[in-house]
Amino acid sequence: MPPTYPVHNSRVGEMLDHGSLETEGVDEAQAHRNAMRHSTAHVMADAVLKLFPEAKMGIGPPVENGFYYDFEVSRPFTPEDLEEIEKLMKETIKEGFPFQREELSRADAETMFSDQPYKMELIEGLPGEEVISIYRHDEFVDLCQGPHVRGTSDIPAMKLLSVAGAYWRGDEKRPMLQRIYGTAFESEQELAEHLERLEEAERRDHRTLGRQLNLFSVHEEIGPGLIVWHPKGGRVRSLVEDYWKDLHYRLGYDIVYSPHIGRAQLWETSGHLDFYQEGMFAPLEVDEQQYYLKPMNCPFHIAIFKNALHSYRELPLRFAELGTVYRYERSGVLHGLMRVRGFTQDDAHIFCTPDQVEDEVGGVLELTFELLDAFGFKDYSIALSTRPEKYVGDPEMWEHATKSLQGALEKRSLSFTVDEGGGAFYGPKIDINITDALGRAWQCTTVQFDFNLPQRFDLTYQDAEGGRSQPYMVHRAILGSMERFLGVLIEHYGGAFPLWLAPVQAVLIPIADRHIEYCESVLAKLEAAGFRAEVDTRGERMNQKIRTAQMQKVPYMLVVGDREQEANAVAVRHRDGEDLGAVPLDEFMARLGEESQIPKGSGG
RNA sequence: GCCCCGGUGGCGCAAUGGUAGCGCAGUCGAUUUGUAAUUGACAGGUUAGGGGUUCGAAUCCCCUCUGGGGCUCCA
Repeated sequence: MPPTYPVHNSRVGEMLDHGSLETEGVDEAQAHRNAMRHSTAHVMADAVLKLFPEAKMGIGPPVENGFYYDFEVSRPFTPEDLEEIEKLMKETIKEGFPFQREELSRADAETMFSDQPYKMELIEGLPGEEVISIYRHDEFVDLCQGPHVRGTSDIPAMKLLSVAGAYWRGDEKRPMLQRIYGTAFESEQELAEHLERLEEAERRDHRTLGRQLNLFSVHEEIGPGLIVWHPKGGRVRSLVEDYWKDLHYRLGYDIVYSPHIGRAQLWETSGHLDFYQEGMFAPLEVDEQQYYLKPMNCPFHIAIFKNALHSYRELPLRFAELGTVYRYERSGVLHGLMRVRGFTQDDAHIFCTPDQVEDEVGGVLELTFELLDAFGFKDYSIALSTRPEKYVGDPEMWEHATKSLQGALEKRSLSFTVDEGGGAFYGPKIDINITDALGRAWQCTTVQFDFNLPQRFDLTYQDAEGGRSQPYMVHRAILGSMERFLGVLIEHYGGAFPLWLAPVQAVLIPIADRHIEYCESVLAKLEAAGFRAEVDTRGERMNQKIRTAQMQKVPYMLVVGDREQEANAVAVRHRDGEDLGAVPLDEFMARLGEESQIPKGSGG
């Protein structure tokens, strides 16, 4: 049984002794924070039991941004309950009860928790030699390994946040408990900052911005998890896709296209019907043949590879496709653009010889960092996942592939973590999480070896020795899916796209109707030069037009009145509020041309 | 899929058993304005869909669809 409580270690005594924040090293500060949050969970359970004496306690660990505690109660908690619970908690904190650790025998523990079935289950699961400990404060007692802060008054700032259902031990076959989430910090200020971050995240929510900026929508009559892109969102997406295509051609990829459906036999050969059927839509029948919507693009790219016998001289072959796939996702997991049922992967499959593997992986990494730089993602974390217990393929190939992944990372001095045994059964992989402007991590990039499909489809190439060899196959997606990536981008930029991605780069604002004609002529020049602009011809005041453009987060507002018209100029206002005054049109266009270049980073 | 909370004009919200309303957006008109909301009028909803309770349902009950917070899942 994995430990469900913070691991009992030699730190316990130390943790109980230090109630201050004067800790050296981040880990210890984090350990203290966890102990403090876990202590807050105890205080919460205490309050819940006061209000709901019949409640059965689950577990209450600290989590990344706070803590939770699960309870079985006769009715779900309401927001009013949370207020009540929080009130009681604050009283307990004020009282400053000490947390006291006791160790006891298994029999005593079983007696103590006899009316707490979930606690009893935890006790049963503890290995025989394990020390069983409890922690008390005031009249409350909980089975617990600790550590805790010294007393309830060592919880400087806390707040309850939400209620949710959660299965006991995460098992959907077991009872659903009511989980209360809360958070706690070392000071009121840090708590306020955390709450402010939550609000900022809400303001940047891609679902809200998607509606406000008219980027995309979902519709009940179309179906859940299916996105329609509006002209503005479509523009952003096509700008991303155009850049993506140019880059891929530049780096030696070939762009291919494949259909959305394929016959059942294809998916039998690929193994999807055996291993992935629950993720696929039900088949369609055409002329008594079964067809499936594709959940992946690989079998199609393999078909292209197999269409001819390839010489080793032709390899590597890199087939890239913005391929739209459909996957059945359980209804409860769908989320805006981030988790959908139909999405377009920026997919590619590389077929190569064993000695090309490392260079190919390196090439993928270079491509990745060029893309991430362009979009302004500065922080990312890389994980290398190695062979799991259950796997297909030759262990030597695994070894070679894993080494090449590792080598490509090390050659670029990229730091990464290793997830031993975390690879897919068909091959090792590198995953890259990008960190957005709010410090949240999103998994987009994945580079995976596949030892399964080349075998299943019997892929071969003519090798230099005159024989037939099986190529290595690398599956990779850099942005992941266009849907998710655009969702990440929207939140990363807070809807204020940089100039090169802005669906509308400038709005022309005529002060009076007599300026419309001049605005139209400026618009024509901007468009002829490849810029994206609009004229606001509504019968509104200039201020209203500025406000509208501002709320649409258009980078430049070009105000035009008599003065500008005479001088062949535009009065430039940036969306950050900066007023650049009247600028000759030529000068403004030069500036626009410069600023709308795709950013290039240092190269990763 | 499971638990909980929602679904009312395009959007954001009000009306808690008794005539469905407000703001924004839209349309039409007046205004022609110098850096974040000029003004008047009009139009727009069989309250997600279906069934039930009731003299009467947006409101109460059941089912379905769908959104959200979680759990689980994420070849």
